[in-house]
Amino acid sequence: MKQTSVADDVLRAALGLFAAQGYANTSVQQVVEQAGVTKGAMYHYFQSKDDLLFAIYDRMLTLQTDHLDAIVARGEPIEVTLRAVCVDVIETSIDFLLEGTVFFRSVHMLSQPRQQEVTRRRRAYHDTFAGLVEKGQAEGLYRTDVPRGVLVAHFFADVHYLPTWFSPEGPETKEQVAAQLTELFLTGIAAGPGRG
Amino acid sequence: MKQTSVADDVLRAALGLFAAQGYANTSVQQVVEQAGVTKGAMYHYFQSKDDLLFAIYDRMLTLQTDHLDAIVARGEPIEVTLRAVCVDVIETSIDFLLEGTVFFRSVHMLSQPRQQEVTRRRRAYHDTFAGLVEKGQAEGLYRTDVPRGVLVAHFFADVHYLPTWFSPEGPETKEQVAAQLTELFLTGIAAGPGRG
Amino acid sequence: MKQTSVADDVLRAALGLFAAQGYANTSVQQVVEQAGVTKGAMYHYFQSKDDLLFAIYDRMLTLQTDHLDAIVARGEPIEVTLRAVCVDVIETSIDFLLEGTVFFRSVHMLSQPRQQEVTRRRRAYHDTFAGLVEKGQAEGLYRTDVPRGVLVAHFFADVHYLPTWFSPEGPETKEQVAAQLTELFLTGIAAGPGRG
Amino acid sequence: MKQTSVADDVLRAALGLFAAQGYANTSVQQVVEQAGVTKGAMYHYFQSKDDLLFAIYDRMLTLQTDHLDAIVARGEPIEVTLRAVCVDVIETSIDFLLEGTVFFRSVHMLSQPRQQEVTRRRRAYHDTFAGLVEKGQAEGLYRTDVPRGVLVAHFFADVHYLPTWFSPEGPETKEQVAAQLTELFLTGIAAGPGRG
DNA sequence: AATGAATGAGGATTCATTCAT
DNA sequence: GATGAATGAATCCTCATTCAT
Repeated sequence: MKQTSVADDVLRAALGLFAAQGYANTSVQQVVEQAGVTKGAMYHYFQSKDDLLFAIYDRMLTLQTDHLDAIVARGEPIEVTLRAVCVDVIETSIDFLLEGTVFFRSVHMLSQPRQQEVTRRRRAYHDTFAGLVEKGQAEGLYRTDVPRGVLVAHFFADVHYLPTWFSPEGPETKEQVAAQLTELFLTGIAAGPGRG
Repeated sequence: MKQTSVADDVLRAALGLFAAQGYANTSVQQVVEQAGVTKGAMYHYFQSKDDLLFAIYDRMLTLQTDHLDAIVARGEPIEVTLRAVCVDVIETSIDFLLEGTVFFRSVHMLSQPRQQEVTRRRRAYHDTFAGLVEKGQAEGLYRTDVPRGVLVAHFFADVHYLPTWFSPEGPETKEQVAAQLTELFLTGIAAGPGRG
Repeated sequence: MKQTSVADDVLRAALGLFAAQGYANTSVQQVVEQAGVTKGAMYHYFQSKDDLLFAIYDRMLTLQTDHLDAIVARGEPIEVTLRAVCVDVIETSIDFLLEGTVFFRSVHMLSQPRQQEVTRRRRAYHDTFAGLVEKGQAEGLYRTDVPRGVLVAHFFADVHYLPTWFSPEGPETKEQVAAQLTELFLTGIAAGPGRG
Repeated sequence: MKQTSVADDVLRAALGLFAAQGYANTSVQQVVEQAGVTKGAMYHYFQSKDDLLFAIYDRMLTLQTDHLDAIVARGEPIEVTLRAVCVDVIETSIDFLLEGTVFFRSVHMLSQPRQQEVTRRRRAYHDTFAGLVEKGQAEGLYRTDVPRGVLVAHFFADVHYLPTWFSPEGPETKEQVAAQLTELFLTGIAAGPGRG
């Protein structure tokens, strides 16, 4: 009943190996062995090792962008929207913990055009997020004594860092961590006396 | 007693190349060419390519640990100490921006023993930092409704993320960013009504 | 009874690609894509890539041999026959310029048996031509102070070289070049004082 | 006492194999085995398989161009010069029979830049040759009723064709063939009644 | 007749490291 | 201390061909 077993198997194997030993340290041979397919079959579905890396990113980026659009489309008040966005990125980043591990280590190994494509899509996400913060500042919700770029970086830092420390076997659940980090971030950026 | 030894030239070249194109994408040949030395000369000072990577980390880790010890040794009140520590790690991380770029991307490429050595030293830093937070919580300075591990991760996330976004050519200076991120972090973790 | 069969499309595509980039540099995949058919369809009509090459030669060799036989069969005087033969090979070689390009570069890529088959047929043509020269020499038309093999080679050299330099877009027409090269050749081999 | 045994051995092996089985049908593995060196050693002296091909051409083109310049520099009468040039190209082409075999079959396998370099140098030779013919025509030595391009092609055809038919074991010596082909060519292009 | 996924052997190239000089 | 030629294992990728459908 599987649609395309080969491509899926290869991608799953690649994800596991790239996360465990790094992209550069993983040979195509290892990937196909782990996936139980032949090299030829793999190259029937993917044009290069590079493609595997990109496909891994693609799934994650697409899903997160879709979520972001959906949340913004609900048209709720800024503070509700921003909180929902924060919680969602953190939760999906935990869902894609392996992808994240691979992502942040190995984007620079992508071919130049692909790297630009990835950067473009990440920037789009980033800009939408920054737009929400800007609107919130205009409404007096968030502080303006710190440059917006720093506020935004302060949030994505948490997302970026997740694969480094979070473990599903750890004491906190995905939902708890999402709520906690979001709380820390929003408290930090809240407007208040002497914060513009 | 030479100002510019072969080893220094090689390390500088390696740092630049590793940061620009990645450790795995940089050949020893490229490093020695950039450094203006021969392969034989390099292998006289370094046992392996691995050694170059480790040496890069080593300088940064040693310096940051020394700073941490010095600040703690001053024996100032917790809130003063923690703030100083935060500012210092951020500032030195900016001083070592290239090192950081290489570090976070390529630790996993080190040989197993070396990786453990690096992890051990980073954990030591991390534990000292967590100890400061714990003391502050005991004094009622920092919130306790969020697990300490999450508070600490929330800070190191900022440090970790710096090489990704900060640019010396950007609008903010190193000192400003250090102050701003520290402020966001400390505001986020501050104790308050309903925060334990 | 179809005008444009799969086989024809494939051969046309193969001819163009082989001429443009070489036989070895052209993949079967490229051929079928260019022809607008699938690999399976191609392998239904041709047993191997080798077959494509041979089919290209085959058309040209068959046609030239048929022409030769027809001209000889007319039973005209030697000098008329030889001139007609020369003009015809040159003209048909220009008609089959792409075939010639491929031919002279890639015969050695054919399977051994096929290579022999091609050689056999070329030699047959060559021998008939040499026979005409021999008869002409017996009649005192052509010089005998140069070995007959050299005289014959001197002619086929011109034919062989056509794909290298002749262009339909060039200043001379096919008919002109055929007449001119024939003239140069026949003048060169003509009997005369001190030429046996 | 050998200067660089490795490079020479490799080149010699490559020449033999390329001539016998074709460039595309010869693997780098075969070349190094035949040369008795390791693959790594070969790649220390040549950047690519392509390089081997180019080096083979290079030797031949350089030598022939040098000869041409030397002969022209003697400043003898046109008819003496042209005859000497013809004889020389034919003789050196026989000396480099294997190189020629490889050359004419495989130029199109070179990388684009290298192909242009080869073409440039061949054209230079060709142009000098055409210049000699032009001068001879001006002096009334050579016919003008046939376009100069065709006259020149008629000569290079012979050179081009040599590797296809000439054999050192054949009945004629290099010197004989050179004299005979030159004679056929010069007779063919000589001025005369009704030839402009 | 036709499809196109899958095979599997082979190919060119890279590169960290060694070692005789 | 320093050289750079040589090693040899590993890597990514290509491709003609087959075969179940």
